[in-house]
Amino acid sequence: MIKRALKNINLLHSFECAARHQSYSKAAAELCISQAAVSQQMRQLEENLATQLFLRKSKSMLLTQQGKALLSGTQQAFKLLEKSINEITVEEIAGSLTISSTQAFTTLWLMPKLSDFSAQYPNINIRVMSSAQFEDLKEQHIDLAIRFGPRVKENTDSSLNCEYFGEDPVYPVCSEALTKKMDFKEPKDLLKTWLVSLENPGCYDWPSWFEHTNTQGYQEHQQWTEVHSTDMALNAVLNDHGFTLAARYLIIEQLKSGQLVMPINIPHPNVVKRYFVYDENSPKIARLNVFTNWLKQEMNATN
Amino acid sequence: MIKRALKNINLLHSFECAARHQSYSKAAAELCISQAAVSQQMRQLEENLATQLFLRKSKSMLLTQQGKALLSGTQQAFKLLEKSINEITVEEIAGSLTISSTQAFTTLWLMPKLSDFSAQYPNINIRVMSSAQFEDLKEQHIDLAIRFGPRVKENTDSSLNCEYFGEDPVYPVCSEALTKKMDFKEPKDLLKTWLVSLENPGCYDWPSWFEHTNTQGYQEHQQWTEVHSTDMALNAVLNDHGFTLAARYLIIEQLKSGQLVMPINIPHPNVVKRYFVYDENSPKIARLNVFTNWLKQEMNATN
DNA sequence: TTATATTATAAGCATAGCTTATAGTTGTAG
DNA sequence: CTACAACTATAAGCTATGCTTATAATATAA
Repeated sequence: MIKRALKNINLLHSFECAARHQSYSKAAAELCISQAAVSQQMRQLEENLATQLFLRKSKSMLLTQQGKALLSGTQQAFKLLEKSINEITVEEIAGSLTISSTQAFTTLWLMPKLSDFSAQYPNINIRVMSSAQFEDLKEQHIDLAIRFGPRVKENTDSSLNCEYFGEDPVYPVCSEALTKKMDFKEPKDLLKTWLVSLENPGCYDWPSWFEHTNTQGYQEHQQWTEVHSTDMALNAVLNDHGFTLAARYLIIEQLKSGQLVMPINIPHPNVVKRYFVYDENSPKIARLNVFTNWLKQEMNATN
Repeated sequence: MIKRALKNINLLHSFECAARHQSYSKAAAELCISQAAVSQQMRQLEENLATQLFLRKSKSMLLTQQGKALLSGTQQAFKLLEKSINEITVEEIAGSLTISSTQAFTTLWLMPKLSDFSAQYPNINIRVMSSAQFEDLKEQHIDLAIRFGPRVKENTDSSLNCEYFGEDPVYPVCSEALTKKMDFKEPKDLLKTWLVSLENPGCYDWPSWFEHTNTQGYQEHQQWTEVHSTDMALNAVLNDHGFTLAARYLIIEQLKSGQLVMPINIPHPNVVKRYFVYDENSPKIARLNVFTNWLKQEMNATN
């Protein structure tokens, strides 16, 4: 009995969950398995222990006295196990983190604010990598990827967490100096100057914006400048070179200082969704949480 | 990490064993699996935890600091689990037991001594069943079967314990009164009277005894009486009806009182081996142990 | 009565958990 | 030095466990 029960302790883990919820279907959801699996495991466990643990009562499961005793015991035991595993696997907060994101985000948002983070958390070293691709986190030893776009979740490996943390509109922006030379009152006025676009704009492309604003004639436009990343595009625009499309969070400071303006206040039809991609089972999870919480607060404060 | 480790706690169980022994092969022996399985489980666990637990050192396994910490934690946790399971599954000593054995044993040995047991353990109720077959313990709700013979072990289901607890010789016996009417000086003298045999004597049959004693002419013997069980055979013999073959432990009291004698002190070539057959995982294991220990002591005291 | 929300059961598939076989390593004895 | 013993590590393959989906059963509410 005892030997047989201790031969498959995983059943006890499922039991703790089902007993806590007093519901197989809730346990199934928590354990990410089917209700039928839970039902069969509990049947197996009751058989192994030759003891009834649940009283079936219509749509819920009351616990027998034995069930209650076993719940108490298993909870204590698993708490000990979890604590023990934590002690040997989870790193303390002090240490290093490797962050990967787009060149635009790292250059325009993260690097300017990193000193704030480092002042607040001097024991956490941040290493920043920029890339336009979705690299393999494990291969590149990346602890956290900050990614943008509409398909991040679908393109993220199922073993990783993909945590949405907000979204921003995208607008056409140009320098204030340029508005002093030319009038921009409606969308079609943008066709009077250069339009800076990305090599791979994805769904944040100029044609979508023009269609969204019912602007005719953009197909015949000749003054296109194509660049590799948004920070390069913004660099060109800051030097009076026409318009580019940019997410508002990236240019908050330049909008405040007046360097950049949004003459046409019509957002792109597609918003930029932001995600953290990380492994929740990483030993660095404690440190990761510190960083992501700080970033989320900074993002909220400046938006 | 933690989630993944807690998804398969059975690995931790194997770990506790391997870490305690600091040896995969010893753990394998204790767990009744192969060394290769242990090796692979430990590799899997180390991978799940992304932590080295063992330092391979020639023919043994030293524990890392993490390994030591995890050993400590797992031992505490499993002790809790075992205690918890014990509490809900193992019955206390007071209660009932169902014992099954041969009619001869129950009638001649057990029933006469049962009052002694009951006086000593008034809180244990014994229900006795006699049968010549090896019944299914589970189906018949038998807690303990006491079985005799040379092939008990082979005929016992592998899920049950088969515990040898001694053996006895078998002798030809008759009443003292009969020896006053007839002389029995050598084995062939037994052919002058009735020989009581069992319907199913197994290997404890008269022909084997006569062959063993190099006795001629038993094949022509005409005075055979066939009965169903040894207690019936002994009943006939106690009433001066010839000889029967009986295990010595069954007739100790009658030999002492002189009712029965063994004129020819040559044992049967096959001894009677005695076994307890029970489920070591039975909730009644504590009570079972009380009974079997008492029985063993009684058997030793009277032999 | 039907609809809903749960648990229970059956049948089938995939993979986890073993096995056997073998390779690799170390220590010891002759 | 070689041979051997005693371990652990790894690979390949098989079987049983652990799931899944589909459906049955049951209780409750409308």
